[in-house]
Amino acid sequence: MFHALADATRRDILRRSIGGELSVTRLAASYPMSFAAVQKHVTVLERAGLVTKERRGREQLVSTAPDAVSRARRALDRLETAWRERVDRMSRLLAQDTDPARANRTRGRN
Amino acid sequence: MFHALADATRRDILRRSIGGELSVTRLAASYPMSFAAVQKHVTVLERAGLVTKERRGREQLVSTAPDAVSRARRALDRLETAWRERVDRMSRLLAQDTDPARANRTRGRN
DNA sequence: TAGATCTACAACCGAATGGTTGTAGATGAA
DNA sequence: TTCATCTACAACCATTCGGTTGTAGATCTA
Repeated sequence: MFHALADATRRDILRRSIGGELSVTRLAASYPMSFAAVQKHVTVLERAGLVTKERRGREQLVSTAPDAVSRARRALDRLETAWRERVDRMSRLLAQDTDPARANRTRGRN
Repeated sequence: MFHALADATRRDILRRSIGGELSVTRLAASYPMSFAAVQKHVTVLERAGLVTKERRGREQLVSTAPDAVSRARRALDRLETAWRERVDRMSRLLAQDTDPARANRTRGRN
């Protein structure tokens, strides 16, 4: 899923498919590559759950799935929160530690 | 940068390097792969700005850079927000528009 | 100094990626 | 029906990825 987000073209497809009004062909027209290439990108996004396709006649409309996007965002959220907590805990430890020798040994980075 | 996040081992390295206390060798001991492989992962994370290395004697301590993580999170944030705004705008349009034929004609946007 | 440890990096390999072209099936329109 | 359009997918190619082993430089320790 992060892999699906790792390509600039795919991220752009995600942005442009927010409304869910564009067919694969119409999307493909926006990029300097073949229809088949864009089709592959859409498939990758679809398998990552970032996008859904809906048939309308002979065309297939692409729309981004917000749930998956927010799931990825929350994953990074957790990572950031964990980091913040860890730093807070270390700062607290350093604050209540007044021995310079030990403080020096533990100083590491901030 | 999303590419750096796209590998499970690298995401785990990010988590375990939050404290900035682990050397590359110590990190490598946690994974079922060679030291060189882990070293490569750390390099990828470093070039993506997700991690920094700091020499201490002969070892190199790895610590995650929170700024980059939060930047990635905010990127997804923007995507999600854009989606929500788009949906809101569409709902409002549909709500104030009661003529089904016109609604159909206006849907296409382009 | 000698030896152990930590790191850096090159060379290689198989598999996956991102792109291409070509072919074929559905669907809509004349 | 016939033709154009949209989609799906296979086959292929060059490059990148994730892993390996091997070699060599730095730094600590006995």
